[in-house]
Amino acid sequence: MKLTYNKTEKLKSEKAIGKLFVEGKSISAYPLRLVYLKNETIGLKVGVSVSKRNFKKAVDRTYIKRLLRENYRLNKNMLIGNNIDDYSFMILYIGKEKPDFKLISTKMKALFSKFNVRISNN
RNA sequence: GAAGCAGAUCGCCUUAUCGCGUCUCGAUUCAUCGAGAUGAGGAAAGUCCGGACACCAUAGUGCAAUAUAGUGGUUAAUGGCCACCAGUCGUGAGACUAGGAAAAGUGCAACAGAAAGUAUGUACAGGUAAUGCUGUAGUGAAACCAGGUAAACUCUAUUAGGUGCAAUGUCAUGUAUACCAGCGUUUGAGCGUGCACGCGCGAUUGUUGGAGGGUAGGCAGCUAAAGUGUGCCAGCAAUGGUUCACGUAGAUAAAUGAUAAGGGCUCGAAAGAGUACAGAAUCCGGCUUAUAGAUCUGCUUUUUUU
RNA sequence: GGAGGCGUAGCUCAGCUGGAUAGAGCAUUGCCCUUCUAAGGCAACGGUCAUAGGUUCGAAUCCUAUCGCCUUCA
Repeated sequence: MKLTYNKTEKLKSEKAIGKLFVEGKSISAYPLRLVYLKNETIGLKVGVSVSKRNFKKAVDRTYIKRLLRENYRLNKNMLIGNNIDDYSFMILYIGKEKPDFKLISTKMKALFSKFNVRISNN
């Protein structure tokens, strides 16, 4: 499978996002937090977010969001096989320090393995 | 050589791998694939000014409110920019200045001081028929018949209808001016985006209360423009005219990236460290603020040498 | 993206319009009162008036710029 993350895979609908935060469950691997919800109607949708409260400059926020998107793209094959087409995801960066690529990479892998354990136990 | 003043320009590069947005072409299983092109700034920032553009209003008039303030020029326009005059600062190159009016009127001036304006009177000296009549001292930012303060009210001149792309149009969804009750009824309710007069519309309405449904999606607006660069001409200059060349992001939970290797540049003996400020959101012209470092041009002061 | 508002003591605010002593309540510290504590009384401590310029004899107050925080829009 190709490691892609294009426009159709982005979580955009305001309704779906609201539903995700109200009904969804979350797991975290500091400084990352994953909010997920089974939502079969819209298919696999993924969004990323960085708080404006922690990062005031637009440059820093876009930089972190790019890192999050890139690492989701590179590591998404870890999630294959768990029917991820049925889920909506939102990946949040909740730290307050500006991260580098390696930190996000290791934490993203930890986060996804946690998620796999959680799903297979249910 | 050192210190400094003014103006202008640049502000990391190359290769490989994996990706993202837009456009074009091709293929088709009709939402995917393939190929190609293209994709952040000098401030994109602050939102402090000015416009374009859009909608609302538009028979007018008056009042209020806003902003600017030497003179002339420039521009689509400005509170910007340019030139000149005046003042202040600097040895100088230069920098800064809300720089109209106090003989239109009103107000304000703590403490000190006799007295801070319907003026008054201390000490010394001079002078007189006599007297604050004259000078000096003392207080204070300002005091002998005048001033100061308009970034106090005000006056003068100029300026100005309001709201802003979350404008606005359109498609889809929606019973939506849903509906019910009361009140007002040409003797004028209410609305017309600061107020008043006036004028127009005017029950398919206005207002008060009750009851109650839905959206927060797509498309257009959306990027060729008061456009950028260069040479020549006019002008002290801002700027204008003209020739040639270029054809320059268009996203929307928001693309323009990540990793690896190598090379520049700066600091350092080396190891090594650093490589700024910062990310388009309708579009332009300015201003202001942030900014590691590098380059160029003109000029000033000083020192040395010739 | 647009529009609007607020920064004064550790906290909540007044003073700003209209310029001349920076104040109040709570909190903190000390003393009094009480057998002790609370309440009460007296006193003290605590401020670059968000930052930087300008106007003025004089600025928390007027003007300009900057920084931070908050509200709002179909």
